[in-house]
Amino acid sequence: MARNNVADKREAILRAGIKVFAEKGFFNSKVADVAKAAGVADGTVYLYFKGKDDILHSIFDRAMAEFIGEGRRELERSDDPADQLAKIAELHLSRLGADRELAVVFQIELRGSTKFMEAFSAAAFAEYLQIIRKTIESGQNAGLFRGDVKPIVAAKMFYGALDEMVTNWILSKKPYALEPLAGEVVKVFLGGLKA
Amino acid sequence: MARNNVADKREAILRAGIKVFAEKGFFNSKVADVAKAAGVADGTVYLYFKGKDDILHSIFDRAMAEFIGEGRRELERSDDPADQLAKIAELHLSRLGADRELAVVFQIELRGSTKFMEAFSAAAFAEYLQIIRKTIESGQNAGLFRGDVKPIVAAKMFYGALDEMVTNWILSKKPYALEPLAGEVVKVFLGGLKA
Amino acid sequence: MARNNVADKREAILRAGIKVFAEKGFFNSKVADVAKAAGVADGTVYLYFKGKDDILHSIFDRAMAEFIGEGRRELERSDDPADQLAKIAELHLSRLGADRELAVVFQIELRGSTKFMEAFSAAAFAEYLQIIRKTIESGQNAGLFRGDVKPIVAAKMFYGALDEMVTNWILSKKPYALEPLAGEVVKVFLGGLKA
Amino acid sequence: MARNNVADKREAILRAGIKVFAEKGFFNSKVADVAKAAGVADGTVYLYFKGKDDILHSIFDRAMAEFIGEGRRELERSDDPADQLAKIAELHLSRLGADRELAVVFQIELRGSTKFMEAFSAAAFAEYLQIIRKTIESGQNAGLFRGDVKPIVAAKMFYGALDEMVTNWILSKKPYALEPLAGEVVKVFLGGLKA
DNA sequence: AATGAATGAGCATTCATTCAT
DNA sequence: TATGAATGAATGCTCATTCAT
Repeated sequence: MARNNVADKREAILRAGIKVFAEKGFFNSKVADVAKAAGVADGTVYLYFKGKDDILHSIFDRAMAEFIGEGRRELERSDDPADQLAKIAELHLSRLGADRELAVVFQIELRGSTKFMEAFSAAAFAEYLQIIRKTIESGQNAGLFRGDVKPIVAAKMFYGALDEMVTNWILSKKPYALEPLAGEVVKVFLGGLKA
Repeated sequence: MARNNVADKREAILRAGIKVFAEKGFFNSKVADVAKAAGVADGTVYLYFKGKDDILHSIFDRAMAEFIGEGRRELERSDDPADQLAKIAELHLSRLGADRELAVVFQIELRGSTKFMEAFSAAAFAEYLQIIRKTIESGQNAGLFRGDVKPIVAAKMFYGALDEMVTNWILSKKPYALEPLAGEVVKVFLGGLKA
Repeated sequence: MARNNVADKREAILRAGIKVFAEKGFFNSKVADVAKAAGVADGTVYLYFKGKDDILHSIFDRAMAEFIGEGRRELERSDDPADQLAKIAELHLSRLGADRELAVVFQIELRGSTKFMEAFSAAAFAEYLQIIRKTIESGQNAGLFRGDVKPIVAAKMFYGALDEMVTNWILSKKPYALEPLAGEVVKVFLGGLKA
Repeated sequence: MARNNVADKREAILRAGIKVFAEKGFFNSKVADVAKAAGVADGTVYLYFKGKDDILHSIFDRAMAEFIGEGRRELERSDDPADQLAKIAELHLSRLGADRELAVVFQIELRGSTKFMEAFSAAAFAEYLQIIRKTIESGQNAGLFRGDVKPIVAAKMFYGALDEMVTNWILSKKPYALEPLAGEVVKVFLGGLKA
């Protein structure tokens, strides 16, 4: 019960952080804004987080862990690298497409700081890229994917393409579904644009 | 002469802005830092720019204008859409690859703010994306590119792929040449990953 | 029994206060520090004291009451003012010399606030000074002490001399016994420095 | 001119610091209070001092330097140790007696922090005590003062006696002249209280 | 009586911007 | 034009105190 309350309050602050950071940007958000949005006093934030930075940090950590966990599970369901890439694309776009605010924080706010980028890219982000690379490599080894392409470059391309879909979706004024783009991306990525 | 001095000083502040923002991040940079790096007094910055934001703004505007101008010129040299995409990729990577600090500001700092992203994407950035899209469309019209792909999606993929190359290059601890990746990107984008 | 527990807890908090205030200074000490050192919850402190100030207040009150009580008892054992001054000096230095932490709070922390000084000097401290003054007066009346000296000035001198012994002892990096200085002080105070 | 303005502003902040710290105590004073009392903006304080601590520090440094300088000069005017002690006493009391606010800061605020006490006592304060000790020693060597008293103890007594005069004067509700007490102090210190 | 989670007022410090010179 | 001293609004964080349990 008490345990639950603690988790609830932490969760509330985290959600409030996502919301506020998405709306106003990390640097323009005040801790007081987050506290108010979470329905707690300013000081309470510091009972659950070390400071403003730690909130952003925690948003990233939690989401990325879920993300990667689900990604791995998804991959195990299939042996076909092409299928696996399709799964990754779907998951990537459906996940971020389902939570616009989280997507904003991921696409915009997390990159606003070399500090964060360096700290994070080295860890969780690199892991995500590795998953894509391994999938491509196994496709090459199986003779399904061409061998004259560096897997790491292809992986970055794939990730970059998905990433750009999300960023554009966020910045777009017209609402549209993000997930369906997964198919398009995979189609071009695997088949090429040439006729 | 006086004219020249004015241009020189503005240029100096702009270069100093790129340098300082790249090093410490936009939000962590002080106007005083930029002024010192430019060799002028704090107040002088305000004779050439409206404020801190305007410096970042101007960095973007100037670079983007050059970028787009050169892109257009490059495209006119060829009639082949595939060649044209290759030219764009080379230009994109060689330009940013030639000025790491500018690249950092573009990839990292400009995105740290929804405000900037929204303001800029709507203008110059959209134009850049349009150029890519038009190229792809003309390829489709000429029957060189497959027609079952939405040109705007393909354009975003292409841009996203290039963008990711740059971001990774910036964050990488090992130095390597960025431009050569243009060929790889185009190869996969046009030919597809499938064997 | 319950009575005893209450006294014990109050005592524990008081001792913890002395310890913590001596170590970190009153203004730099947190109520939470005192609570932790006393082995009670933060809120418990407020069941025994009105607030942080009241802890310091109570430290002073209790120690001063003991101090004065013992002083009076000591004085009654002798009729000779010179002996009596010697007793006061010994008591003063042995008492504070026996409890370095208490001494630190008395010499340093209690003085860090005009508010406290004013509030306290008017009460218990003045009483202590009175005792010394009365002793000196009775010496003058008995013809043992010279009459051309204002007793209150002499009393302040005596107190100031003892006080300085304690302050120096606290700040000294080398440990030494404080009490033995009582004899020196009395010797000079009564006999004068002149040869 | 500019030079003068700078010195004036620093001086104004220093005086304001003495005033405010004396009135409300160091820990209860806000930098904003000092700034307002000095007639400058809050931020201006930081153009002249590193922070709140540095103001207190500087008050002490400046006053102590003057104090010691004047003390040395005074001592050179006489060869008689008894005269010299009288001079020190007069200077001590007249100096602090002439500036009640400065005296409050010296007697009360500077002692409110073990940190300050330790840092300062080791330096300037020790020097002051040395001057007194040397004077006493020379008196002993000249056979004017008794030799069976440790000079350092006598010096502390003398300083402590003067110090107590100042503290009592500050805390007293009735105004009276401080300097005249110098004679009394010296009389007792040299001649002893005994009849 | 005891707890300790929650509160929110309070404050030192920073820094973008202005303006008298 | 250029300066840089001065400004003062803005804010992350602390911690004494409260109160529901």
